[in-house]
Amino acid sequence: MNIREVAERAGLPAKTIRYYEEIGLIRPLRAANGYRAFRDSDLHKLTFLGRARSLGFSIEECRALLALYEDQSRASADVKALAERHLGQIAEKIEELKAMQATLADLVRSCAGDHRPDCPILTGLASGKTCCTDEKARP
Amino acid sequence: MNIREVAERAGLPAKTIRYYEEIGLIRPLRAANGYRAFRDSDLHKLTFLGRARSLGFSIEECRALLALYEDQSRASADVKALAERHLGQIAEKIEELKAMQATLADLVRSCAGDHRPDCPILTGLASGKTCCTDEKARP
DNA sequence: GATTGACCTTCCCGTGACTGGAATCCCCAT
DNA sequence: ATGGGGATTCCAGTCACGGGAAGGTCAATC
Repeated sequence: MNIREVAERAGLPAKTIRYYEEIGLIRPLRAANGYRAFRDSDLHKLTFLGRARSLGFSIEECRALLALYEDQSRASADVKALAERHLGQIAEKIEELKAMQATLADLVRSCAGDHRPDCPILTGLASGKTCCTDEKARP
Repeated sequence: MNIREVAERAGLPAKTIRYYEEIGLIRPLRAANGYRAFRDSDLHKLTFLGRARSLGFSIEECRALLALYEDQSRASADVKALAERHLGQIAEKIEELKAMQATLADLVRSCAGDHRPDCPILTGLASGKTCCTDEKARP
């Protein structure tokens, strides 16, 4: 398969596939003319990667997942642990966003939104208290 | 005020403040020795920026907010519109994350998480359907 | 006056995960 | 041979900074 075909089948841009090769996530063969020659296994990996990415796993997490995927003697506990950690990160992000949402919604509610210049959103940003939770979790 | 003092008072890293000057968000004066000389107005703007950023506004949105903040003849409707658009983006992100969370939680629930290699998470990623909503909203 | 040491300055590189574009090469059909 | 649609590489840019080097400045101490 050439790159265009895999791209369509895996639902990823060709650019992304080249990038994944560059960082060592896949290793397609090469034809005599220099074109990448993808096997079914490459397509499977790319599809896997696309799904993992769409669930928000980082590239490095994807690399780990892919290693587990390929390791016939893995323990499912390892996969589950990785997934649970990621679930935790998702939950954290949701909480952060909800806190922003709450603060901002308050400000918006209190703003008349007319032709006059008085605006509680601006004064709130200028002198209000700092949002909510810590913007970025302290390590 | 020197940069360290403003940094502490505004709650921003000095690096960030230099960056904000570089991209034209603030224009502090300069002392004879080349040091930045911050006025109270600079501090106010930086504080404003820090809060807006912590609510998730992008730099360009912050630039727009700052312009409104400084424009005595603004209409509060303009500010409100900007804030509401941002609220919409926050809500979208939350929905995306919740969809990921739901899908991934399902997978995690179905995984035994023991020493055996069988793992519904991996098979789900390899052959499952594509997550949920579109990962990235089409523009 | 010399030497600390804590500031400040600029400059350049790196991050994550790509995306866009230029220049070049290859294959196939007319 | 010419054209068009592939493919390849490499370089630069994105966003919002952070790290660190190399060097100038300030205040205080010896």
